[in-house]
Amino acid sequence: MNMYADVLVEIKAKQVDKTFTYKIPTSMQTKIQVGVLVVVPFATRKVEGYVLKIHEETPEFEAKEIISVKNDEPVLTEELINLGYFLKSETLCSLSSCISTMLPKALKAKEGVTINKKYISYLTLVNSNGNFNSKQQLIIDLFKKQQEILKKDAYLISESSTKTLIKNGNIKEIKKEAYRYQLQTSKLDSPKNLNPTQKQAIKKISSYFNTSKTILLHGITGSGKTEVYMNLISQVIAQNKTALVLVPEISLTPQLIARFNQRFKNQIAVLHSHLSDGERFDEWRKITNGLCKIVIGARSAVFAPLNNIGIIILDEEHSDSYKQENKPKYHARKIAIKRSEYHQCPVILGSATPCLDSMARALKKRYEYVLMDKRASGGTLPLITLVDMSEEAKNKHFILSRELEYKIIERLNNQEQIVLLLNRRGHSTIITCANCGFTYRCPFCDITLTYHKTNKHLRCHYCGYTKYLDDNCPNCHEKSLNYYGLGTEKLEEYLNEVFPTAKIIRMDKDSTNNKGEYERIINEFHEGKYDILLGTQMVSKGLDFPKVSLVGIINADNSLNIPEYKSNERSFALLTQASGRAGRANIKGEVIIQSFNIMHPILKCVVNHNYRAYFNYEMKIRKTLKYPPFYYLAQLKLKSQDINLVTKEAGKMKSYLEKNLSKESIVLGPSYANPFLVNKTYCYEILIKYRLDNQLIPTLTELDNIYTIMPKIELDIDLSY
DNA sequence: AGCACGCCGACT
DNA sequence: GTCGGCGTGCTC
Repeated sequence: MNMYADVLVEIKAKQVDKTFTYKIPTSMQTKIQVGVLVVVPFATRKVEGYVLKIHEETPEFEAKEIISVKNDEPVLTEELINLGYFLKSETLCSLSSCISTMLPKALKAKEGVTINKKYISYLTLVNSNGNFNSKQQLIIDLFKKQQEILKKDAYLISESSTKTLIKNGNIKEIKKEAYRYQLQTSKLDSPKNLNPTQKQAIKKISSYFNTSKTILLHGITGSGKTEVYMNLISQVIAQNKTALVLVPEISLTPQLIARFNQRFKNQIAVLHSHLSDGERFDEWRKITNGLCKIVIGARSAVFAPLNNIGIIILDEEHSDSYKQENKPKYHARKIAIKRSEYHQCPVILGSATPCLDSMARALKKRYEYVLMDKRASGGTLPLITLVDMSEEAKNKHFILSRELEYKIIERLNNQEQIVLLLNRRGHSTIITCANCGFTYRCPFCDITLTYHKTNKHLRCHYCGYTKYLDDNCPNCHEKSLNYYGLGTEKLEEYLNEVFPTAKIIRMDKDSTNNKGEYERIINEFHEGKYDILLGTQMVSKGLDFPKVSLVGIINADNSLNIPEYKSNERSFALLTQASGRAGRANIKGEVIIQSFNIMHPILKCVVNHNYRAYFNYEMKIRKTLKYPPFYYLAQLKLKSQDINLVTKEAGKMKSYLEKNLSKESIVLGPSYANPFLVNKTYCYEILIKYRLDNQLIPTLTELDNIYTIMPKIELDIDLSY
């Protein structure tokens, strides 16, 4: 009987995004399984591909034979293959790009790079009889204590003696697979005492073990969610199952990893973007080899090749970082829920500020809802005060209000720490000539350049264009440039002027570019080497600094004024999370929020720690304006360097959509994307609001096909927008 | 995506 | 007459 394999060739093009059937040579029949990498003839060339199916049906075409097997062990499981098809249906991207985002570079087809397994050499004793010199005897004696010794250790005694012993057959060299990534080892951590709220949460969640229930764990900042996760994980491990823990990239700090590793020693595999290709390959293999039962990682770890998953946890489930911004544009939450159905295990969505979507589903009983509204340490939530900056501006207080300035001095005197949030990096965001009105703009994008004083550069935050700043206006050559707009660098400068004795550290994308810098800042602030930590939203993410008693939010309007439907949701989460940094241990915390719009309902909800009021307010708006969770959204972006072409096509695309979609669906636009011009490329945006529309996927697929063939234009479809 | 096939312009 | 431009179409 002839055996055939359906192979997905690794060519990232729509035209070949299907499987091709190859004959399996009898010599390879034992080697070829579903999920292995193979080399196949494809037209005139040789390409690599994944075996997705094995069968006996004789194909209509004359099938060619598989040339060779690249990897004996399958790189894909049956589950991951199905997940690939699911990803394709969710994102409309090619199956090969969906499969390849799930795999570490080392196991992807093609790509050109070969990443090898690392081996460590050991020696074993074969024959202890013979005449040995003193050094040889020392080496032989090593085997009295252990069966195997490191070759490295024997070499420390004598390299030549070791080689002689090997040559004479007294000892033998063996190579063992090694794993590059090493977790810091530290003392073991025992479970903390749980408060009644935590115990109750655990009891409720564990009643859903072995079901594919999604549970929203709504726990206020400092309510001790991590301890709940760890308790649940140990129960799952005790059942001989595995656990998948996802956290936002920024929260995946060595402290967090160490905390898990202390509790679950030698059972943790870590997956995140800062691993080298070799390390990632090794972590992947630790998982497939069954060495690690717990995977902790960022977004892409949702594809970790765990078997027999007993629990999936998404911490900070509202975080934007779970959404992949390049193709395939998937959301880790959706993938996690899909995997939970396969494994029949619960998914825990944890957050202090659940996303609107998740909360709405919880209220509709689609998700189970568990609330933890007590701080684990028994402390109270911080006192939040709003300060009207339009009043302050009249008194020439443009950056710090009198109240915040006073409170900072107070904390500095008490030797307590302060966190300041300003969600804008750089020094000044607008540089204008007072003489002729000239403003620095990016030559490739439709935005003003931001001044970075540290290296006297002007930078475009969209395309990365950089230019040295001349003190003279490039237009009228007068020395009359004004610097408007407040960024973290200017704030840092200002703080150093006002509080000359305070030790101040800035944390934003620019100050943490070097590897380990983010870590260093957090550690040193934690140790008390600084009094004030200022920075962008980086400072708001789940960090626990017991000595912080004051949080200042410099300009709350920055995030509220973004013209995007999620800006209220993002602002509430950001402000609540940032506020949660204040007063975590036994110090009472205080928060000052500075705003030009203190009557904003969202700010009121933040001040009152009232998630429900925020939720109800925002749901009303979403309902009226037909936004999620009442409608689904699809975002289409049409891009081209040719403005005439893209303008014409955007109009055509709109009428095509209106003609083909259900009459219930709403097509908005085309409008200028924000910004319209990035990197010399013009971009229009069309938004589709829909509920049930059978025509949506076929119509979008058709459009996608049209624009993949059309030159000089690109269509970008985002179904998880 | 690549690569071959194919059908028209300017060159040793 | 040949070299080579890149439009079209196929790959088990």
